Amino acid sequence: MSEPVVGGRKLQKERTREALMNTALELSLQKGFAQLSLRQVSQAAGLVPSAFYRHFESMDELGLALVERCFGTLRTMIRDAQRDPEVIEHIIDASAEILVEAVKASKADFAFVVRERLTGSEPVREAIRHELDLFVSELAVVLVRLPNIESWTTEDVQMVARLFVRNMHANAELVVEMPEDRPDLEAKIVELARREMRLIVLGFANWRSS
Amino acid sequence: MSEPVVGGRKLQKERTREALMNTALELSLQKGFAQLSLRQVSQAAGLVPSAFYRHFESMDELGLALVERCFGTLRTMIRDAQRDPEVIEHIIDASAEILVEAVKASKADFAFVVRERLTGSEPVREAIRHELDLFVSELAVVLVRLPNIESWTTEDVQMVARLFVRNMHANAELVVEMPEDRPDLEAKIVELARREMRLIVLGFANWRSS
DNA sequence: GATACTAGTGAACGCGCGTTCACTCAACTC
DNA sequence: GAGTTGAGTGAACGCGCGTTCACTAGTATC
Repeated sequence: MSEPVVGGRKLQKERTREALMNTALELSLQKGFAQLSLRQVSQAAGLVPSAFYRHFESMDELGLALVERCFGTLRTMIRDAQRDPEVIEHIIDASAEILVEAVKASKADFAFVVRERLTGSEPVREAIRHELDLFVSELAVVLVRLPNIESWTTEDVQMVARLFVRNMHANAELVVEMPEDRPDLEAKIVELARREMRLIVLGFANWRSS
Repeated sequence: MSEPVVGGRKLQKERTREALMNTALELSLQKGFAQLSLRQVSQAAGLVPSAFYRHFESMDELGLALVERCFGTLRTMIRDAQRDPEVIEHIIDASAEILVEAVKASKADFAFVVRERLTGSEPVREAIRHELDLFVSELAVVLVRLPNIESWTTEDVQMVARLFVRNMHANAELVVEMPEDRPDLEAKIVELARREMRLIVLGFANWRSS
């Protein structure tokens, strides 16, 4: 275009790149990332198709950039939560509420991870699986510091961590698929998540004596 | 074609219809059902694209037929298992092994359900979600007849049923994604599934006293 | 054995796709 | 302020897509 540019060329390029990513994320909410075409994303971001190549080599590369960004968001939230001693104290009740809050706040990010884990192109799927594994390991590190767990085997702790992540994942899915206009469902999901977590922890507490 | 037909026109038509469904199921293992084209499926089934319309109005309709067939398989297996008293007796250990066996035997069917639940076209997704809900309700009916559970509220039983289905679903996913040439992983998955189920049941047993 | 039926054929269509390339012109460098 | 750089343009390409339609030939009906 012959329009003047607002803040320097580097900044503008970064803005366009982010516009492409945000547009793809938004569109993927409706139809799944693998169904998006390069042309659709470019046009919705206000670009001509060939301009796409100034920012990504392919849709796959854009997908990987999205995975990275989404898990960055997730990891930041978890690390912030870990710093709050009250959260560790009441880990069950807290995690249910945090989860629902977090998912609501970054709905598109969570939806992307939830949906594309099994679906996206092979590289996208693999990247997500890898990030989720990292996530389980991180949670295991937190859990192992809790009283009564220090003595467990690494394998057992990993198993419980996996169970927790799986449940968080499933509940995140519920929130993601929750209709916009039904905030009453939210309370139910929180309650459900809370009870399920408690259920796991109860089994968990009786694990050694079984 | 000018080739003679083997067993009557009706039978032959049914065979072709099933060939289309099987081909689509198989191809969807590699790239996801939503990524399949009518032409690909037709060609792989040995048909010209326009012949597809003699059997289905669209790929969506084929997808719905597949959902129905897959859950039919699933439901039959569950009903058979329920008739075996030994299975009810040792429901935890049995269900872990049954699950892995069943998934291995009907890998494509399970893979389809697991993958397309979040991904397929909107009608396919909705159909799968509906069938899974039915499945949870059916399991709740089985559970409520177990000793010590009869007195629970319907809501609680449904919750536990949902937790079970969620775990079966997640473990089915592990088996589906298991590489063909690593049968050693299978034993690990069975063991993991067994322990997780036991974990849930333990929490479950302590539920009332919490 | 003539007649109706229908699963499957093959050519044609218009369309959106990914990719390429020569081009423009504002932002940057010196 | 002349020269370079590079984000974005727009036309063109070949391709696979879903869908249509007139057709062929084996099967079923009477």
